[in-house]
Amino acid sequence: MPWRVGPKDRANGVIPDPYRIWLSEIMLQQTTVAAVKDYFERFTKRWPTVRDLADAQDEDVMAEWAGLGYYARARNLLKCARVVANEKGGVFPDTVDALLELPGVGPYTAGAVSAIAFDKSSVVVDGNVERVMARLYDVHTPLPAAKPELTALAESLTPLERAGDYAQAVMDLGATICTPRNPACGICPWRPACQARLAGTAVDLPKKTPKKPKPIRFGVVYITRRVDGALLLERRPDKGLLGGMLGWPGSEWVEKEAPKHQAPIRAEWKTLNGEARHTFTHFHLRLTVKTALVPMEREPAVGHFLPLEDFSPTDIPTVMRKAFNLFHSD
DNA sequence: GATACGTGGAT
DNA sequence: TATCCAAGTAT
Repeated sequence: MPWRVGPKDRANGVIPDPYRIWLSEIMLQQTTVAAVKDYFERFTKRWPTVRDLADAQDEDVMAEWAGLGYYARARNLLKCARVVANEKGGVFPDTVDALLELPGVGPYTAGAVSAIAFDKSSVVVDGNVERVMARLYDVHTPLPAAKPELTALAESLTPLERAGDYAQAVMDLGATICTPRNPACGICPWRPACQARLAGTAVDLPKKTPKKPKPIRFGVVYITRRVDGALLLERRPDKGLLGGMLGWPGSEWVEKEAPKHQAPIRAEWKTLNGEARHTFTHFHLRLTVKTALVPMEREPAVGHFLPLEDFSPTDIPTVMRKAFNLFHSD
């Protein structure tokens, strides 16, 4: 992992950069290492320091984050970078309490940054740690109710020295050996101490409260091509789904057929065959895509035309990219 | 405590 | 195809 400073690096005098640790931890929230890698490389190459990031344009950061999901993270990332740059002299705080004050930094990230970047003896509890603790101590309380109990257990094991290395080791254990399904108990270094292994309950832990089924929502988006190639895009409001991101104007997304709405611009609309399907955290979406070609002088009611050379499908959320693909392959 | 909030890969 | 799941946070 490009952000990791291992024991060997540390022995060679490498000191972790809190900016890089913080950035990686924000990206890793509910997101796999594989998905984060390229984004981390692009962000650190384009904005090498927290001051560089603080000086960035909002739309550039949102475009760079596009595709990674949970876009509130990107908005809070910028807020946080600006607080650190403008109010903290460009220096990240090193205590959990101070880190918790920063936008987008919760209990996990605060613990991770203080332990990994500053070698503080902080508790670090992510999904991996919860699973490892639940098994190690055979905790049957379902999540998320079990969180305080599991945090207390994690705290009891957190060492005074090298807590960052320890935290990463436990997370690595959870990611590679003590996995949700088919845990590799046979090669687990903690097998001798594992109470769930003893009880034969490891694979069933941690217990989780059942989740609700996802409803299906429907909507319409409009992809408008101007004769010079420009595309009609709209910046979504900061609050809510895909907040702050560019997208195609369209209807609201609701259960049962798309609601009444107005097209973003007067045109002869053609409905594309098929639909763009996408699943969000709490609902499935089926998007109908309508397209039209409009003359230069036609003014949109919503959104603005983006010149062809300024548009990249990688700058918009995946669901919008799916709609664009339907349009582009038409 | 419950809900909103993305995405892609694994099974 | 459908569900589960990943280094969570904000409200």
